[in-house]
Amino acid sequence: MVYRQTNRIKEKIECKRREIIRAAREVFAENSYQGTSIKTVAQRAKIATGTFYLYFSNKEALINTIVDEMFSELLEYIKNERAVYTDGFDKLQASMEACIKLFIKENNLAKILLIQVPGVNNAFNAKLIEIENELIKLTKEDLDELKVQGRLTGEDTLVSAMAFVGSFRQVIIGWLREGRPEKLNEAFSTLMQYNLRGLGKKPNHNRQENGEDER
Amino acid sequence: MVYRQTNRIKEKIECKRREIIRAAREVFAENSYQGTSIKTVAQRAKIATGTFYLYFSNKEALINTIVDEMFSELLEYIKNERAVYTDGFDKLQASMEACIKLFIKENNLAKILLIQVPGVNNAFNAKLIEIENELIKLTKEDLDELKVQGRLTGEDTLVSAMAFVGSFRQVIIGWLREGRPEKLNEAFSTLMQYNLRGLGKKPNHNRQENGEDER
Amino acid sequence: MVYRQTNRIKEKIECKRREIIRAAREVFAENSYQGTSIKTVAQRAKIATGTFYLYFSNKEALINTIVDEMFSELLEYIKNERAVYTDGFDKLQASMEACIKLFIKENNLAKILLIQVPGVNNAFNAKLIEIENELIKLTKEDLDELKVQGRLTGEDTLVSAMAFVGSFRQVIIGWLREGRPEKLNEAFSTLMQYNLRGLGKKPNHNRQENGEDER
Amino acid sequence: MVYRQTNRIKEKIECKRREIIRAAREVFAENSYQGTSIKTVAQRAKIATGTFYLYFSNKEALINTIVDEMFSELLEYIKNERAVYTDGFDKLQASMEACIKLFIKENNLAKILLIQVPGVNNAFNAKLIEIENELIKLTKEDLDELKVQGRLTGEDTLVSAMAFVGSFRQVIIGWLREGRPEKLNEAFSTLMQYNLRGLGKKPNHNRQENGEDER
DNA sequence: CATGAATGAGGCTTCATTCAT
DNA sequence: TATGAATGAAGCCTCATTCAT
Repeated sequence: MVYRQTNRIKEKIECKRREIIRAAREVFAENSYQGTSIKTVAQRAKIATGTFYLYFSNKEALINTIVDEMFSELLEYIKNERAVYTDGFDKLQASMEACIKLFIKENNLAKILLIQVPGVNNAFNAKLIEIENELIKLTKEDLDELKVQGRLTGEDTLVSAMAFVGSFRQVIIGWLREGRPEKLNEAFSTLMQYNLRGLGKKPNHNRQENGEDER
Repeated sequence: MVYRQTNRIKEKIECKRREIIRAAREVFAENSYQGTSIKTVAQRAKIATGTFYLYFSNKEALINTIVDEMFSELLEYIKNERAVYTDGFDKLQASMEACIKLFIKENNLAKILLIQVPGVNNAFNAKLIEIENELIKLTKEDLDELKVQGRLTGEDTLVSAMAFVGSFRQVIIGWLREGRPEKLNEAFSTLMQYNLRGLGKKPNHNRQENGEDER
Repeated sequence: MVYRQTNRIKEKIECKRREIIRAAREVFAENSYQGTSIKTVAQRAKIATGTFYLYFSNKEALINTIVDEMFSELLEYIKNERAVYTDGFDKLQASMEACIKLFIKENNLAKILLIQVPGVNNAFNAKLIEIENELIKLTKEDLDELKVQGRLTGEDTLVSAMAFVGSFRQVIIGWLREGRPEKLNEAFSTLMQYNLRGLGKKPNHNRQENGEDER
Repeated sequence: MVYRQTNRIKEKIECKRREIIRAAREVFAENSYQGTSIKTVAQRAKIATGTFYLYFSNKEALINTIVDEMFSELLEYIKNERAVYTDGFDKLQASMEACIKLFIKENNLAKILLIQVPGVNNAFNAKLIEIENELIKLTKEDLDELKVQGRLTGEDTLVSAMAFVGSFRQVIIGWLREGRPEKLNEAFSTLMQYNLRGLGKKPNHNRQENGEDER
C-alpha cells in the first residue's frame, strides 16, 4: 500500500519534472538560453519560481538535462533508423535521414541544439560539441567500414565525416532560420547525392547493387 | 590652448579605439557576447569602464562595429585572393582558401564568427547570419556560373553552395575547438576534393584533367 | 501547496507597498526626487533594493503613484470640507481650510507638493502643476459663481484665483520651511480676511456690513 | 607695463567667467539644475569641460554664484525703481513692478529662481529661500511703515507681506509656465488692486490725505 | 591658462537563487 | 512539497571631476 503510493508520488514528481523540461524547451527555443529567465520557464510550466528549484538545482542543471536528453533522443532515433540496414551507404543515409526527420518533428530540439544554445557558456557548450562530435564519429565509423570494403575513393575519413555532417548542418540551419531551402526533404536527397559523390562512392559494378542502393 | 588636437593625439585616440576593439575581440572570443561585461572589456583594454563609452555609445555599437569589421575583412580577403583567377573552380577554391587563411591568421575572428555566434542577441545575430549568407551567395554565384558553362553535374546550386560552405565550416570549427584535424592545410585539399566531387565537377575536356579529378 | 495567497498575506503585501510609499514620501520630502535613489528609499523601507521592483515597475511609477495619491487625498479632503456649505464664500474658505488642515496633518505631503516641487523632472513636475492648476480652477469656479451673484467687485477671476491660491501657498511654505508664522491657524484667518478684501467681497446687503468691508 | 597687461588679463578672465555664467543661466533655465551636465554648460559657453573648473570649483559653486547674482540683480533693480517714490504704497507697487519688469526682461532669471531650481538640493535651496524671505522682509517693512501711518486696516503685516509676495509669485509662475495670464502687465494692475484691497488700503479722500497719511 | 580624454563612483534595473509560510 | 516574495550581486550607463598634454 505504502509502496504503491510512493510509486504514484514518484510518478507525479517525474511528471512535473517532465513538464518543466517541456516548458523550458519551448522557451529556450524561442528566446535563447541567456535570454530566458527561470521565472519565464516556471510560468510556462505553470509552477512557482521556487518550485523549479525543487526539481533542478539551478539553471545550468536544467539546460544540461535538456541537452543530454536531446543527445539521447537523437542517438536513439538514429540507431533505430539504422537498424534496418546492413549496407554501409544505407546506414549512412539512414543516419542523416534520422537527423532530419527528428529535427523536422522536434523543431524546438533542432533550434536549441543548432541555433539558440551554442556560444553561451563554455562549460555547457562542451556538451553540444560532444553531440556534434559523436555524430561525426558515427559517420566516420561508417566511412571507415566502407573504406575497408573498398567502396570509397576518398582518403581521410575524418575530414570526410566532418564535411558530411557539416554540409547537413548548414542546410538544416538555413532551413530553421529562414525556411530556406523550402522543401527540406527534396534538399535532403540532393544533399545526399552531393555527399555520396564527395565521398567518392564507387559505382557498384555488381548487378546486386541495383536493388540495394536507394532502399 | 596648450592642449592641441594634434595628429599625434588623434592617432593615440584611434589607437585606443583599436585597442578596445582588439580587447573586445579577445574577450568575446573567450566568453561570448552576452557573457561579456563592458567592465571586462575595459579591463582587458586597460581603461576605466566609463572610458569605454567615449569610444562606443553602448555595448551593441561595439559588437556591431566588430562584426562589421570582420565582415569587411573577410570579404576583402576573399576578393583579393580571387582576383588572380578567372576559372570558376579556381575562384571557388581561392575563396575557401582565403577564409581558411584568414581564420588561421585571425583566430579570434574565427571564434567569434563561427563559435560564439548564434543564439545571442537577435540584432547581433542577424549580422552574423548575414555574413554566412553572403558567403553562401558568393559561392552560389560561382556555381551558377560553372553550371551555365556546363561544367557541373549537380542540380540545385543553392543546396550545393550550402553544403560546400557547411562542410568547410565544420572542419574549421573542429580545428578551432579541438585542433582536429591537426593540419588544416592538408585537410583543406582533402575537403576541396570532396566538394569538387560533390559538386559534380566534370572532367575538363582536355585529357590532362582526367587523371587528377576523380581518381 | 502549503503557501497560500491568504488574505493575511495579501494584506502584508499591500502593507509593504504602503510602507514603501511612506518611506518614499519621507525621503522625497527630505531630498527631492532626483536627489533620492531607489536604494535610499529601499533602505528607509527596510527592504532590499530589488524588492522595490516587485512593487513598482520603476522610480517614475513610484513618484507618479505618490503624487496621484496626494492629489486624490487633497481633493477628497477639500470636497468633504466644502460639502457642508452652500454659500460661495464659505465654500472658498472651507477649501483653503481643508488644504491647511491636510498640510498640517501630512507634513510630507505638503513638503513634496510645495517645496520639492519644481524643476525636477518634467513628467513628474507636470503632475504637480496639474494639482496646482486644479486648485486654481476650483477657486476660480467659486469666484465666478460669486461674481454672477454680484457679490464680488474684482474683475479678473483668474488672476484673483491665482492670487488667492498663491497667497496661501506662500504662507504655508513659510510655515513649512521655517515655522513662520508660528500659528498657522491664526495666520489663516488673517489671510482669509486679506483675500476676501482683495477679492472685493461686497457687504452682505445688510447695512451693518458697510463700515467694515471696504473702508 | 606689466600692470596693464595683468589688468587686461584679469579682464579677459572675468569676461570668460561671465560667459560661463551666461551660458549656465540659459541651460539651467531650459533643463533644470540636476538635468544639466557641466559638459552641456561648457559647450554652450564654447569652452572645454575642464576649463569650467578653472573658473568654478564645482557645479554647486556655479549655481550659488548664479543665484547670488540674481539676488543682487533683483534687489538692485527693486531699489532703483523704488528710489523715485516716497509714498509707502508707491514704493510697494514699485517693488512689485520692478520684479515683474526684471522677470520679463530676464526670463531665464525668473525661470531659474521660480521654477527650475527649487527642490533640488537643500544647501542650495537655502539661498532661494533667502531671496524670497528678503523680498517678504522688504515688503513687510513697507507695510509696517504704512501701518504706523495709519493707512492700513490689516493687522498682521508679516502674513500680509507673505500673501502679497505669494500672490505675485503665483501669477508670475503661471505666466512663466503656461503663458497664462497672457498679458502680465494687465494682470499686474489687477493684482495690485487685489493686494491693495487685501492690505486694507484706506481711501485717500481729498484733503484728509494730508492728515491721514502721516498719522 | 586651455583642452578634452580619462576616471570611477553611483544610479537604475534584472534575475538567479533563497526562504518564510 | 509548493509558493512567490525577498534578496543582493552584477550589468549597463552617466557624469562630476581630474589630469596629462
